[in-house]
Amino acid sequence: MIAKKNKKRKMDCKKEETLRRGPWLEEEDERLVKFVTLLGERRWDSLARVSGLKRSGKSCRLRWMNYLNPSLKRGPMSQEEEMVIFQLHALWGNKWSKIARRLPGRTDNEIKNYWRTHFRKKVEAQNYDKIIDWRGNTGEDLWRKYKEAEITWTRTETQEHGFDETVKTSKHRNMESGKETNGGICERERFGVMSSPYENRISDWISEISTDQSDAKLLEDHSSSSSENNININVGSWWFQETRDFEEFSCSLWS
DNA sequence: AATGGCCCCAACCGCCGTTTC
DNA sequence: AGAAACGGCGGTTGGGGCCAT
Repeated sequence: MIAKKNKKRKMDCKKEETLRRGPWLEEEDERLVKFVTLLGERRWDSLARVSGLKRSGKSCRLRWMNYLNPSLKRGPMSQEEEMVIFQLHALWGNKWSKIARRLPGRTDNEIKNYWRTHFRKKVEAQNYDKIIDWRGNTGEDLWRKYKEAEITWTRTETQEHGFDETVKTSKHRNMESGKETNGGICERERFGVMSSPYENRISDWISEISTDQSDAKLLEDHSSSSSENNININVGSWWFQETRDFEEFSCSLWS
């Protein structure tokens, strides 16, 4: 068993020798966007191979999920978002991906970094009075509200969905991640965030691909296979269900 | 102008659960 | 059924930028 593991590790090392690491170049980004648009957000290892990028599938996935995905919201956190992070962290701890699901357009990595740089020290120092929300509540006020929120939130989770977050299957999780992508657009409008130059560039790349005759066939093949499972309908209903819950939750905290 | 310290964040790592073959 | 591949997660690292001295 151990020998097998070592063998695998050796093979991985050999593979990694030829792989690029470190910051991504613009050409790599462009290529990755092109291939994700063509092949979809899945099978990252084969996507990495087919694209000719000298990157691991994992690295490609990370770059897309955390940086290139056009549904990501750029720019500083709004005060509302900041408070949601603070509140949900109080509720759930370091469950970054879980928290990210409540903040469309934000990634777990972003939230994790944000927490570490903005909140951790203050919280560790019990310096709650330095945290003031958009209504002028101090940390003390918020701390009391978290406790109330904990009750509201867990009740909403179990009553509305009828299952515990911790026992969700991966199918549920996948549906949720699809929903995030869809929801990002709605939320972006809600928060009044405009497209950044970087987003514009990505849309340019995508539109270049869509108009390319040689790629049209590939897109056609892909869309016919993905339409089989009607994912858009499912994703939509899940998202709106979650939005209602989210707004109820926010109201209960900030009113 | 040089330098040291700190902050921020993109990227990586290791592990583990899930899916595919 | 079991092994391999894949994908997701939380923790960590390293480099670039900023600022004070």
